[in-house]
Amino acid sequence: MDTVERASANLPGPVTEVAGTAREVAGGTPAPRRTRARTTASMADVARLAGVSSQTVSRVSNGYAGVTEETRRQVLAAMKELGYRPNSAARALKRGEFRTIGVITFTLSTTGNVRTLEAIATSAAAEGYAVTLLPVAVPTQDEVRGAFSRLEELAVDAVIVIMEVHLLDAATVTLPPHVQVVVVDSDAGDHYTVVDTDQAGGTRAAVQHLLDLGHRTVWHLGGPEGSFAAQRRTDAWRAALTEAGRVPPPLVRGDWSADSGYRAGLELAAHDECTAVFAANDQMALGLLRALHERGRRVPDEVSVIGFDDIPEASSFLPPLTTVHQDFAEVGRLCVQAVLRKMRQVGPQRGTTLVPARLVRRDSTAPPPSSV
Amino acid sequence: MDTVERASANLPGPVTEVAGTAREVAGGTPAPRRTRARTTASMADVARLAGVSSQTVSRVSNGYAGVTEETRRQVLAAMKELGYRPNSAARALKRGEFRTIGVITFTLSTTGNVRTLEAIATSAAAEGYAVTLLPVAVPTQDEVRGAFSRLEELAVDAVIVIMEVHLLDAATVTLPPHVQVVVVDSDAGDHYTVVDTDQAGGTRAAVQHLLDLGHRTVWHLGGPEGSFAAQRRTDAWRAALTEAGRVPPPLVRGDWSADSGYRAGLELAAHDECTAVFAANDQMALGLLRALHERGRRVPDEVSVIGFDDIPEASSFLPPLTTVHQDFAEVGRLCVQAVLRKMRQVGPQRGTTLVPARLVRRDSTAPPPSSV
DNA sequence: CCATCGAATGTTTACGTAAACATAACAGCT
DNA sequence: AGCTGTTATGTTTACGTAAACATTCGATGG
Repeated sequence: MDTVERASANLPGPVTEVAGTAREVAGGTPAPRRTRARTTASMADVARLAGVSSQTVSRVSNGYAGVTEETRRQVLAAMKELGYRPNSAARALKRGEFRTIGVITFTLSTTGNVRTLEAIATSAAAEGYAVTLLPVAVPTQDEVRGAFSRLEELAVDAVIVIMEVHLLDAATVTLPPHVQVVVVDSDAGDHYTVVDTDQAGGTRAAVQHLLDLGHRTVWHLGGPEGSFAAQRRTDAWRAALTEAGRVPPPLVRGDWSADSGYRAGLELAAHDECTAVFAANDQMALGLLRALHERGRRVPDEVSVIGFDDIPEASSFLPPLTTVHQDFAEVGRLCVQAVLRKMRQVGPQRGTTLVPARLVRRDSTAPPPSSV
Repeated sequence: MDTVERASANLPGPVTEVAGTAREVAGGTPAPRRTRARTTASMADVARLAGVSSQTVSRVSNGYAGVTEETRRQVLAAMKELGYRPNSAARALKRGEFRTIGVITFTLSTTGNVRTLEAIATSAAAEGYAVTLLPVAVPTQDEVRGAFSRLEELAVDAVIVIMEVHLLDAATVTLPPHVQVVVVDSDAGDHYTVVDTDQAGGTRAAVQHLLDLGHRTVWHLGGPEGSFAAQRRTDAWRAALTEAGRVPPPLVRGDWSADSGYRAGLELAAHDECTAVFAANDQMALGLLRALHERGRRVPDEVSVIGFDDIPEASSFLPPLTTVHQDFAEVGRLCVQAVLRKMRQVGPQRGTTLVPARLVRRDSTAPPPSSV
């Protein structure tokens, strides 16, 4: 009955666009804009059709017990007939949670971030959570703060930050109190909940591999100065060498890009005594390979090169790149686990989870020429 | 100060697990779960503090006119004091829109999808929209349908699909009526709103470039059989050759991966008459380069190779790869524009927007050996 | 046979916001 | 002075859901 009334009231709907405009010109009467409201059926509509109360519909919708099989069937039938879909805004308002996780990250141009994001999205979906993406164009504190303030108004229960913590620190302050945060940055300390690859371990494995092959020492093509992730790998490289009683050569820096690796490679190629290079990521290793090739220094015969990340293309480099494999999928999965744990307040609320990295041997490393 | 409190409150964290369990066993008193409700201030709270009505707070919050500067200041002060943040669930419920765009995509393992996604997220943010990510693990119709049915309950006003339409067709049916869809797939036809790179144009440019250099014909390393995107490039390659009066050599296929490019490359290297190869993407071109290198066929002196996409690493390949540049950022931007246009019902509602691709000449193409 | 219980279902209410409508105050005009 | 229009603000209401509380009814046990 009521439904019919509403339906008939709606019939002029589609026409309204045209008629509305004409009317505006003619009379100036403000035409009713929102035809939206009636596009979806509500619980009340379902309840009416099924001849039950809307609360019963709610119970069926949420799979609660205490509904006769008979009633449930009727409700489900009514839902289907009306094409009922629960309104998530109303749900969120009532329940006080959005079932959504926000992910803040810099450019998606690094494999690692992308893979982690993908794993987060997949794991979250499996847990019934959606993922909202918050890109930060430029990694400045201002930009980060901007992302967070956008986030504040956003429908999000928790945040996973794929970013270096020092950029975060100034920004966090304004976060709503009940929004949980997990950070992907193994240097974050125990102030945050952290999940990350064991970068130091991976670095040590890389350095050790080269030393085992007989190289006297290992050069390092590090990441940009501001990056703590780069700093961490650099520190671990230096420590591994020192522990082995070797002297760390001067540090060469890139900015993660293949181009910067190329430029650094030209520089490294000039050092005859350089027989082994550990690049802080695979892209820079790629540029490095090109520079060495151009300078006529053969890999791995004259110079060994090892990367970090194990991007899918690494196995197709010239030569196929020996590198440290990061299990980004696992990192993403654990991020979601950690953040859900925090939301549900079960299990450890803080602490760092490190995912082991493993060495993948391919053809870019070999014993140094002198030992042949 | 606050930090210290939080830190100390959290210190027993690791222990809590045990303590919590013990308590349950001991008392059995159902501890009050939802402490959530009071964590955020509402408009009413702000209104009370500022001594105005909540409607006035709403007006300030939404930047409406008709509020004295004096009143506005007071309200803003109250907001700040209480740390007020608009509740987006309530907003969405009231306004009937979520200000969120869903993005459905397969694996984020291809550069194109990722770059497009990133541009979408950035453009959406600029328009005040959030982006929710819906990963589809396996590109089967069932999986896609699953993603869409998850979507139905999701807080989303519109959907951008980065996927081949034929997988979509069976699934779309159930979408809520007011959710707009834009597809990134230039073969979608005018049934959908479409934005994509001009793949045919890019392919033609690549083929023409090689012909201009003097190659008699151009071989093609195509994408996998099921992919329409691959099919499109293959068709355009064949058409371009035919138009120029050349005979298309047999088609060689890969699966987009560098490894498959390598395998195909071994095959191609066996053909002495093959002097120019157009690879359907840069990853396969990378593998191809490796295979040719291994087989002793020099690039570009003996064989020219051209790719598609212009991934950032392409300029660091050995040799730096000539390729067709896709402007994914522009595609993403236009997707958002298109979807907003549909939501606002202004401008064209259907139709295909093609973003031009352009040839980037690097060092992997040269005239064929015979012409030297 | 009636009190009691529990299962199934209904009714009321509140979540936070913003549109629609109502009111108050005041300026400009005849 | 009285009317009209405008501006600033307040009051009411509804968005769709689900928790909390209320009711009904048949079954069970003393």
